Amino acid sequence: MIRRHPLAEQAAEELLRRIGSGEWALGGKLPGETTLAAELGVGRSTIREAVRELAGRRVLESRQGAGVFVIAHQAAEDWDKVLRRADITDVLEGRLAIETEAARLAASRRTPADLKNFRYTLSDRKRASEKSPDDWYVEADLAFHRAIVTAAHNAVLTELFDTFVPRIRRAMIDMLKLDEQHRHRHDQAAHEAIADAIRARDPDLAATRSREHLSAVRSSLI
Amino acid sequence: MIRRHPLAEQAAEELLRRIGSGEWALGGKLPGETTLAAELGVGRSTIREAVRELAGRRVLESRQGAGVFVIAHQAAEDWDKVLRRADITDVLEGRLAIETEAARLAASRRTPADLKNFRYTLSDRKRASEKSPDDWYVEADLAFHRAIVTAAHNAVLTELFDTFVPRIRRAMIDMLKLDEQHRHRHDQAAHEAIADAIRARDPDLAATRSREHLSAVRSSLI
DNA sequence: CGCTACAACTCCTCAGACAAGCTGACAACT
DNA sequence: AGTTGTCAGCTTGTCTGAGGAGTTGTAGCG
Repeated sequence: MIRRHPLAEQAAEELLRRIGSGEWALGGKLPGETTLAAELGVGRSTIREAVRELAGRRVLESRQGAGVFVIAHQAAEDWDKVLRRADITDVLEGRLAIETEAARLAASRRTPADLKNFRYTLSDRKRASEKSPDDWYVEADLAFHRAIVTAAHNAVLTELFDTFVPRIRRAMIDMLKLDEQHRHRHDQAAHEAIADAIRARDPDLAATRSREHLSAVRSSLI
Repeated sequence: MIRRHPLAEQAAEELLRRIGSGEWALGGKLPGETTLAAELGVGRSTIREAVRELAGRRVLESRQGAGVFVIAHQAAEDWDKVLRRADITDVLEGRLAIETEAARLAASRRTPADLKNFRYTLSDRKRASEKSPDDWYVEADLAFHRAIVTAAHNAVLTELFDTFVPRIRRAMIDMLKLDEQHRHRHDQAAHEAIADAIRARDPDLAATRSREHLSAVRSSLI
């Protein structure tokens, strides 16, 4: 399926390319809209939309009466796109890194509220694994894993996990379609073992069990 | 300094607010440009610019002839901003998670080219630790750590590391200003030990040494 | 039932007009 | 000399009307 880009998008790409190539310095001013329009051979409103798009991506900033200025030399990495394009094994290894460390930290920092959260999400997950559609099961599974990460009380790790979730969710659903749910029952035990280690305040054990569980998930995909 | 927002930006904020409130479902279609323009009391081109800005932020997507659709319920997190605001200890724990796993994977996957890279960056780092300004030393240190992550041959981990680098760089420079470089010499040994473990294809040892080194860095900051 | 043609809708692009804001130059004043 | 006021000429901001191009649902036909 071909996908033709509107002129405004093409103009935005072209501007981004020139910005990246250093044609205009950081903080520098672009030519006026009318000039750019003539230069790229499009109308002024098209240029305006291109600039507005790059403003949305925090690359340009326009100030009325003054001009359009460069505030970043390249667009911030769009993690959603990066993760969509990356191999699922790469994504899972990233997840493994995050979650294993989170499990380790959680073992030191977990609060009573965190433990209660484990109980809830674990029992949800058990119910969902027995008699629910795939979607629910996946959500319940992710909810438990998120509970672990939350218990690490580290905003960066939580944010990282949330960034990974959409990609992981899709991969899990795809996987369940191919592969009948022959491993849910066994999984439940592995999940409870991780929670137990965190409850027992054993960082190394929590990390090891988390690593083993996620390695198994990863292996089942290859 | 006061800053008045243009109508188009205000319109984008309003749309984002409504999208976040669930007024339109994920994948749902927004009303037409003319309808929205009348509804918000602005011109059509203003709505177009607002939509274009949200398209730049990957919240909306417009398809000619079909309409404007919601592709995310909220703007993707701007990682640069997240990391700037996060506690440096949280950032370092994230880095530890990434780099420790990377060291483990590197021990299995490192190529001769990776080893050569270690040699170069390590000797650079040694020179810089002896008689260079702080900036150079920080760059050399980061270059070696990046070499480790690269040797894991995982695009996601590499991208994650690169996302963290600017924040880490600033923290290191700040740290060196306060604290005279009394630990460079000792550090060099720790770095070479990590490289040795990867060279010896010992995943657990590489991970452990990486963890211990980064834990020490983290502790020195508290 | 399946296919085609079409009408109604959508976004896309352009041009022109005017409003609003910034900047630098220069005159007027203290 | 230094400060203040004014203004012309630039910039972006907004609106409108026109026509082009793509999509979608549907009425009509075989």
